[in-house]
Amino acid sequence: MQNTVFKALAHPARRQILALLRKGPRLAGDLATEFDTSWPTMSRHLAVLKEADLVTAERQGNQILYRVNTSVLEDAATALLGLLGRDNGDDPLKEAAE
Amino acid sequence: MQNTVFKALAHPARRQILALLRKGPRLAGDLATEFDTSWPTMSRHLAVLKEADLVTAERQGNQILYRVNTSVLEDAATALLGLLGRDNGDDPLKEAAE
DNA sequence: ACTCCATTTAGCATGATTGCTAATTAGCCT
DNA sequence: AGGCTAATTAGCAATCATGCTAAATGGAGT
Repeated sequence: MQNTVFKALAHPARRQILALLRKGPRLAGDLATEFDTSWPTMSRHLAVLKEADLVTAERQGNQILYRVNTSVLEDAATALLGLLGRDNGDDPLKEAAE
Repeated sequence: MQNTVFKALAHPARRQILALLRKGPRLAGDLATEFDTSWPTMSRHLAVLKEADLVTAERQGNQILYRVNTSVLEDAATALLGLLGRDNGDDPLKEAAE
């Protein structure tokens, strides 16, 4: 859903997580150490991002590897561009199949 | 501030307002009738958008004309694209001078 | 000044979000 | 099984967001 995506993007920590993930997949714990919030807090941010399908999680034995889901991020960017009147051939804010 | 922008975009009604405004400036009251929220609620959404500098308001005698501030919306879209690794020569999430 | 219209601000109730600590689950290893 | 590490879920307090109704403001016209 478009809305969960924008809501997920509304928190600076979550945008920062995506910025880190942009450079490559990362383990959850690895991310946690980069921010000075508590681990559970990081875990929740990741859950929100996952819920919005902005990231995917993959178990690697003991730990969990997160990576960006670029296509969803792309859709969000496209929606914003649509709001600009820049024509991309699509109705702005239209729900895309998921 | 980048953050206010994304927070403003987090509400569907506000994105919808921008979608309407994309097609041209509109009077506040005109917008209010398009949505079935109360007028004060619409007014608040507009205030949030204005606070984020996503729209500008201009008095026209009795009424108030709103229009999109495309450059801010553009910056937001660019920030998202930056998160994608699409290189646009800028650091993602960097604060732009305002 | 008074009235009317357009819009905003105040104030309040409700619900969502954030972020913490403590407790739990999941997998690996001996 | 027991113990270790990694990560999540539960539960709670505090803050923020939403949306309403009622009251206030701003401008125009009489």
